[in-house]
Amino acid sequence: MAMQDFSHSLPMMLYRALDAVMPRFRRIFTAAGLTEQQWRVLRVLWEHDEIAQGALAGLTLIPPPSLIGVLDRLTGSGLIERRRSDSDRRMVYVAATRAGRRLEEKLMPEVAKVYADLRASLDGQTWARLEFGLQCLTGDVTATRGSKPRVPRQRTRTKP
Amino acid sequence: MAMQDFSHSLPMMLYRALDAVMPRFRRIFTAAGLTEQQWRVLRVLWEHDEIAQGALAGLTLIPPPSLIGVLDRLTGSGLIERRRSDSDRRMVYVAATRAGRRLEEKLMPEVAKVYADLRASLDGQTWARLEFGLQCLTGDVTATRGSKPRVPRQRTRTKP
DNA sequence: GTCACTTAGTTAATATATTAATCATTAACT
DNA sequence: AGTTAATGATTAATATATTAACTAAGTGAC
Repeated sequence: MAMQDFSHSLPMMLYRALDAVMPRFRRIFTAAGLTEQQWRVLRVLWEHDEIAQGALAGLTLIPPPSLIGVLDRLTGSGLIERRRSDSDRRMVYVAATRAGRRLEEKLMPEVAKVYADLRASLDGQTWARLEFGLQCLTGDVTATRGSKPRVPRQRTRTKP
Repeated sequence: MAMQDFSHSLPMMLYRALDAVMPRFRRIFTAAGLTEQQWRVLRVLWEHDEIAQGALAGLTLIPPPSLIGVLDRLTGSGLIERRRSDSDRRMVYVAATRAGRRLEEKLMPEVAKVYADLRASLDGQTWARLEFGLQCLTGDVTATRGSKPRVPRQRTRTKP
């Protein structure tokens, strides 16, 4: 069984998908003086008030050694703060400063718009099936938490 | 319209999918003393005999400035050769050496096996729909080059 | 309490990504 | 022909990724 063309392998397709999708977002936060990793950190902090550094690494997908530098620079920019726990002196908690939070109102509307455009560039079914496939890869088929089945079903009318 | 959870945004799902998929492959070529980028270069050279450096950057998704160093190190390892064109002194062509080609027989079987396992971890329909969604994102819906329609259709019997 | 063991964070070394600038070569225009 | 513009590769500077080692702080058994 011959291996297929390299460019059509799943990993390369995933990389190309990111290359196709990210530039539109990147333009937004580079205009705000942020790198992609700095953006990810802030994006998580906006949702969490305060979070352990390890958990932050997990949610941002930034490896801990890299996160050190990212947080150093964000601290230098005055966008975040680090606080060492008193109950467990090993833990470091991270939170956004007021300046860091202000960025949310400034940037999220633009990001939301780009995201909506992106979502609109695929029909709903294709989008749902794509998400489902990705969840399968990550073992993240976390059981239908809502009421609707997570497996996208085919509408009778298939016309695209 | 509230923006959804960051961790469930499409970019992060793509990143997590790569994090889920790549380690299995990485183990193979790190065991052979190759980095992922070096692996990509070789993988393309095995399919191309000789290729312009710019085209190589495109196929490997390695940005040209990074590619310089990657090729330097691969040249140092004796796995590839660079040749500057005579007709156009700007162009540099890259090719695998015999040592570089020997790695193909050594590594591709293992990679093919891992890839087959990966593919088997999803049912055929989910896989096809995933690929289709990714192609839509990259604008790579290059028209059914074979005979079968590229849009995965639903089988009547939906029972997964 | 002390020692082995674990955990959370950090440092170090090398490789790569990103952006802008530079260089050599070729193509294009007048 | 001669300047200009465009192309392909390279360099430079900063930011991240990767892997391994290392520190400090907590945990548990004894």
